[in-house]
Amino acid sequence: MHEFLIKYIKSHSTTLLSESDIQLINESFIPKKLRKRQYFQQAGEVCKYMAFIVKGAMRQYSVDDKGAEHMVRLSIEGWWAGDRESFTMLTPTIYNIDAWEESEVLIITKADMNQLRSIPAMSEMASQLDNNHAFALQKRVHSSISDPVEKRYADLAKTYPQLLERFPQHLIASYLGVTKETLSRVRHNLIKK
Amino acid sequence: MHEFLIKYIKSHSTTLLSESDIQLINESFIPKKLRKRQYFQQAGEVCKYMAFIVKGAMRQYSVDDKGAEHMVRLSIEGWWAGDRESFTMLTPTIYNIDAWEESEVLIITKADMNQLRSIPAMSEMASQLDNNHAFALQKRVHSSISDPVEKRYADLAKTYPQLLERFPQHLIASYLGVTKETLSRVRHNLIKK
DNA sequence: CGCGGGTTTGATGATGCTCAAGCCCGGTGG
DNA sequence: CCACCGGGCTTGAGCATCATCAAACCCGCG
Repeated sequence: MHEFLIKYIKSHSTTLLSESDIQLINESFIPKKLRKRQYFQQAGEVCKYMAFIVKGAMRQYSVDDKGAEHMVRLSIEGWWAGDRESFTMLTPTIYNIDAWEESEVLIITKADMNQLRSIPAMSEMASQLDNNHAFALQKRVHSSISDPVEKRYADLAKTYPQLLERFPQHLIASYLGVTKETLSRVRHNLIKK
Repeated sequence: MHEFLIKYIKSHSTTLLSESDIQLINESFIPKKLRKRQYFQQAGEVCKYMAFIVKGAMRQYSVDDKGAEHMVRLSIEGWWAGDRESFTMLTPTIYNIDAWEESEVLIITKADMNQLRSIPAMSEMASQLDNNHAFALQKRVHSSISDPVEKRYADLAKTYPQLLERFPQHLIASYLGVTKETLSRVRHNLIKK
């Protein structure tokens, strides 16, 4: 269970992990299984854990007053789940996070996360992740104001083809900010070329 | 010139600054004046400096193949300018950054920035900024996929009223991802209520 | 006075949304 | 084995929203 995480940390850092480091990491990350559709966090709660996804697929989304869901994030194994803002600021989150597929995750509290900062590889990984996260968000903002849906979908298909395989199209549509009907037609047009 | 920055750092950290800290900071941040419309960075270059804006207003934007500009960021005094991705990864940026008003900034290289990490208040401030930046981007992504233009504009007006006073509406429109005509009509509608 | 940048207004067309219906397919139960 | 069902995807018609293009307006400034 934890081996995947350890491998992940190694691949995202340049320094080595000692046996005691690995020990500490194993103790800090607690395994948890989630059934299909099981909530990991619900809107209104404070996000107490970050989850490293070992297996499965999860989604983070808000629900508006008309009951419509808006996907802000779709993640699969090797990615993280949890609302960063709520987690670090201890404020209630506005997002639901649930398992789209049956999933296995490793969860960690903020306190334990802070503990782990003493491990160089961990803090290195964390800052690298923060960076990548920020870069990805920046790109998404940029494409949302400058690219038409067609291009946004094509980019997504190129950058994260795994997501298209794991999530149904109406979730991808929501992630892109359009309705499922529009995405269906966009795809139809793309195929013709 | 540097006093504003020092005050800023203090207000974004909990630890104190020694005289030598302040000394080091003053040496690392180099003052620079920018005329109206002067480039701070151009697309294609590597972003060599981060700029803390002491006075003035700057914008970060891309230019598409039709020559249209897309504002990804608008900043005024007390904020930062510079493409994070290019700055940290040393890759060429796709954004132009220029001064909308005549501006005074304090610029710092990546190497000097790393030096300053040894100062607790600085690293604390940096991580706080990274967080706030990520939170703001997350919100912008969320609103771009879930809110109509009307609400996005109203939120902007409420959260950052300074921006509306400092930048003309066609830049605000671009920032929101709509044309100036649409924003003009949106405003017209909002006033009627 | 004339000019330039910014904003507004109007007409027209493209794009995306809503609502409604139908299709496809895998799963369930008779 | 077949009928039925539900979730997901597609298709179509009508409507709302937004972009585009063009013109006019407003105002500060040389």
